[in-house]
Amino acid sequence: MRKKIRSANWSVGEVAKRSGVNVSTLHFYEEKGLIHASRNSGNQRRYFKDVLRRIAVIKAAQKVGISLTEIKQALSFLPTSHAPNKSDWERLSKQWRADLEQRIKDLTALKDKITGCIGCGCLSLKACPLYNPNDHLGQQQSGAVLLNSSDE
Amino acid sequence: MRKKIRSANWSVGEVAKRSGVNVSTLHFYEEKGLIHASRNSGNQRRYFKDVLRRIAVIKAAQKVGISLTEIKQALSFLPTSHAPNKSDWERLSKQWRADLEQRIKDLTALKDKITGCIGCGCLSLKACPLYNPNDHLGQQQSGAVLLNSSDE
DNA sequence: GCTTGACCTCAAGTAAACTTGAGGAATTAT
DNA sequence: ATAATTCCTCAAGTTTACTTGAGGTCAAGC
Repeated sequence: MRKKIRSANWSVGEVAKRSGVNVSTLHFYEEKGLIHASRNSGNQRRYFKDVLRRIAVIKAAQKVGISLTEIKQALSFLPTSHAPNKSDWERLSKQWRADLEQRIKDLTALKDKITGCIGCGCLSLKACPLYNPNDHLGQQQSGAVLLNSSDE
Repeated sequence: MRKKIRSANWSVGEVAKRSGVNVSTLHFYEEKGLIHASRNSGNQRRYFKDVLRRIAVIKAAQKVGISLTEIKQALSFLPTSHAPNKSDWERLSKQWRADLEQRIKDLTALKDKITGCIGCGCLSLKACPLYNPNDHLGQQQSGAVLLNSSDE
């Protein structure tokens, strides 16, 4: 049983074309440790095809507001030495699902609050759901109590 | 029927404390046209209490990845001359709901895809849902065809 | 009435996520 | 073999969303 040799023959330009991101972005992602490439004899990058999947994950995650740092963290569960297999993806998946579910909850809450504001007319500050500081959305990075309107 | 005079007597520091954002951020938001303040005789900012709601909306929206530019656009539906009333909120709400729903769909799709990758084991590139370029997630700002893996 | 703290403006700095450009080497096309 | 591409590195510029700081004013307490 001979081992299948991974073909690593895509240039940056090729990957850029296939993935839709700029060459400069590929350089940047590599510098940041998000993707990897080997080099040919002339020091030019050569990519394995799995780089496309990594880029897809990066772009999909970014679109929903996940930072490159977080994405890198998640991608670190995937090996660089071999193409990701089932359990690799399972690890990544597990890590992200909870986070994604939370983000979905946040968004849904915001939508519901905004929808709710139609009903309340936002004429009463105290009744406005956007004013409720006791939910997840109200707790920003600052950890501050948003919208204390007790002396209205 | 005498008109109720709006009290505008909160200082930046007061608003900062109540909203949990820095004074510098309030200045910044004002400069960007996201919030407004009147001035007292000594040129110091004085806020109406509705500024807290605007800040709440800003922060909630940011949390889910909406840019200040988009937020400003949405907030522009609210008047600055009077406290937002039912129909003001209704306009804002309508504008945002569709967008929020789309974002929720995107997130859910990403979650499902990632979850799906467990099932497919991502051993087959063509079967991997992350590779499907024909969905919303696959179409990035670039509009490029992500992940053309036809020559795998 | 004077000091202390809050406020003012304006300029510059910061971090994230890239892009642009200069100067030069490798690859591909003819 | 040579020209046209593509690629390389490294430095600097860009945008978004703020923060920090300098130099000076305003207001509140004693």
